[in-house]
Amino acid sequence: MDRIARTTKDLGHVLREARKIQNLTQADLAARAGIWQRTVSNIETSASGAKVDTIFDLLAALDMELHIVPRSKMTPGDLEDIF
Amino acid sequence: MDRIARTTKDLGHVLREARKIQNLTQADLAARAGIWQRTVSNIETSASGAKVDTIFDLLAALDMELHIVPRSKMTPGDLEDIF
DNA sequence: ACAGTTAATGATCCAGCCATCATATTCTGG
DNA sequence: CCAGAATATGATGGCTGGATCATTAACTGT
Repeated sequence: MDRIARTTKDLGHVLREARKIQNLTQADLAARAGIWQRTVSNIETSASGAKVDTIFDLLAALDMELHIVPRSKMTPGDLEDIF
Repeated sequence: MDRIARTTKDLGHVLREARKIQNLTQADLAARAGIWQRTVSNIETSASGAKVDTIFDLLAALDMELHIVPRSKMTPGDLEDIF
């Protein structure tokens, strides 16, 4: 699964996958994050350019965080593939 | 150096450090990213809640990307510390 | 201490996100 | 298929970020 984002479209996909892994509906996640299902949908489909604060609300609700790294650097996921 | 961000404040700090490591001024980075020095300053100091697209512009200019990972998962940086 | 570079910040305008109501559409299990 | 759940989407309005002009404050090396 791709956890890397370079665009809002990437980010939308990653967030959607993360939500599904945790078996949450958009409404569930929205409630946890204190935002609206409408907004979750917009962000997952990159229907509109979200605000950073909203993304952090979603990440916190998913118990995830951002790692800002140089491009093409090895990731934890790569290591799991190797070991 | 801390490359993890859970808040806009974290993100501002990470971006500022990344910029300094590459010896860029705010004006340099702004020019590369196609935005304004004013905006770079605002984001680094988290003076305002930035838009995600602006962040991606900055990350691209810094040749960096986002990894969205579960909290407290081991990072590439950790591995460098170990090996 | 000073000159020059870099960063912070004031003010205004416009575009567009999110909140908030809603309904329509798609998906899924049985 | 069909009912129910899940997701997408229409419309409006307030709020605020970024663009854009600018000046001031802070920092840096010498």
